[in-house]
Amino acid sequence: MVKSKTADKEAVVGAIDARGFHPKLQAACSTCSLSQLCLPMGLNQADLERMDGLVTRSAPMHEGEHLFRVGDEFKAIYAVRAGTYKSYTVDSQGREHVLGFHLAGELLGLDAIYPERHLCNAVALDTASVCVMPFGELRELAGQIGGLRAQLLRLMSKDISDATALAGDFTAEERIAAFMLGLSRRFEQRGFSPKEFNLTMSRRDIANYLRLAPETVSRVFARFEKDQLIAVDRRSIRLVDIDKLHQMSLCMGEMHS
Amino acid sequence: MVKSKTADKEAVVGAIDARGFHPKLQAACSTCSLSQLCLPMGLNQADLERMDGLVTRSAPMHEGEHLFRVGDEFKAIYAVRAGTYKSYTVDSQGREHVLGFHLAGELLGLDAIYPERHLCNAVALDTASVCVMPFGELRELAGQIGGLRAQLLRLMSKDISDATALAGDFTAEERIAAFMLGLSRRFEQRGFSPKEFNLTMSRRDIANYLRLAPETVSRVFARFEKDQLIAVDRRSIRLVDIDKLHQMSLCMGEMHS
DNA sequence: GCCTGTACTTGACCTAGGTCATGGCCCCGC
DNA sequence: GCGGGGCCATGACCTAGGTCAAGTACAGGC
Repeated sequence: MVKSKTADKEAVVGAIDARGFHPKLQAACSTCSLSQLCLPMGLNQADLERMDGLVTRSAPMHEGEHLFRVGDEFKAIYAVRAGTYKSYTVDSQGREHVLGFHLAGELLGLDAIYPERHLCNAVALDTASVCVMPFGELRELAGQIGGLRAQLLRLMSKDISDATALAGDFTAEERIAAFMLGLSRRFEQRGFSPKEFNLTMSRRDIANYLRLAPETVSRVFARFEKDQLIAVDRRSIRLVDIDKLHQMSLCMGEMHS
Repeated sequence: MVKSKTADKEAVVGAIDARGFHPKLQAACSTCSLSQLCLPMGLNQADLERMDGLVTRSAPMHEGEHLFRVGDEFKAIYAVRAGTYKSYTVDSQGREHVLGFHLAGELLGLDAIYPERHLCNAVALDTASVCVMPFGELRELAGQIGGLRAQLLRLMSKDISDATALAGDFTAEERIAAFMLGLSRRFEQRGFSPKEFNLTMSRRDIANYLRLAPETVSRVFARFEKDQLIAVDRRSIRLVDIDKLHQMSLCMGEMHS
């Protein structure tokens, strides 16, 4: 069910060139404000500049445009530069399963290393762009730069624990509270307000991610608002009682801490 | 709820020494039958011997004994050598959440790299043992041996996709069918029959892992048996109609392919 | 051998959350 | 300004699977 309406403006990786952008448009890690969250975390100036030589910038992508799709050959890891991406799969019944939302500084495509093919789709939820890091070169550089190797392993490790955190058996309220707090923390790390932010994803995507029906998300939002835990206005959210939200979310993992 | 009965024979890592085994008992990757599944996959003889220098063997552990616990300092990655381990967390309500079952050749502790502390517990489900790979040294060696670095990334990548596969919204039957097939494939890779095997975990652990009630697992087992899909006798399982199981499991990821 | 505890099964019932249906709202194109 | 299509909210109802309770059956201790 739930065919994503994603306007499907043609894929993908090659599109970087196809859209007429200079393929070697450098993405300077050495001056990037996200470098303390992202893969180059902790590198010195010299190593940052070696990263610069590796990384190129994608053209800005529009809402609904895909970064990669299931089955695409795995060539590169992507770091979100701006905007939000959603990763998802579609099972043989046609049901969509949202795997995650990816904000600036987070990596996409790590699950494709093993099979050397993408196992999920990644689509922009708003105007978004990525830094492209060809995997072969990245792996080589990781051999030479200990700090890069360490950070790559750290970020993959984090993905493993984030993914398992969601797996547990939690109620709708626990899931939604944890989801809000997870977003809040991630916005804060990126220099935005942890108490007031806009959801870039639809209720349907949230529901699907949390394994709930969209109606349930609506209802829990309404209940949380009635109970003075949050204030909701369409996609804008204000967290009113963070402590109580924490109590509800009950350490169901940190969710993208 | 569900306090694990785990007889709690004292932890853990240090116990390798404490139990009076030679701490430097080498675990020769170079002669290990699992090396084609495990971290040293694809290494040449010389590199295998460098791995040998890194890896030590744990003493055999008994059912209920813990390999590590939440909060333990992260020192090493473990490769299961024999037996089965279960990883799990306990939330603040005291509910246990089973994160996975780990067979010979699989790695444990990868999620601890990022926070440098173990985020979950790992307990032996039967008589089991591991190879201990101190992480600092392993990371260094991964800097020197490209093939090791590649395989470490591959295995972590696989963990990421396995973890997300379980996350989807599936019915009890889909989950259980996929679980059986996943086990079947893993046993086969290890040289055992893919059609007939013994479950090393209890119904309660299976249920918890699949986010079901133990009663539901019993009932679905009974239904599958009635429908000639499997034959169950206590913990021994025979897969009778693998095709139909595949249809039911509907590509909910490969589960530890 | 018997006793006890734990694991498992099975049935009866219940509930969280899913499904279905309706209606409002907002945004966008014209 | 008007009309149409997403998205979202909300009510009425339903069901998959959870919970509770009562066995059964095997394993381990003595």
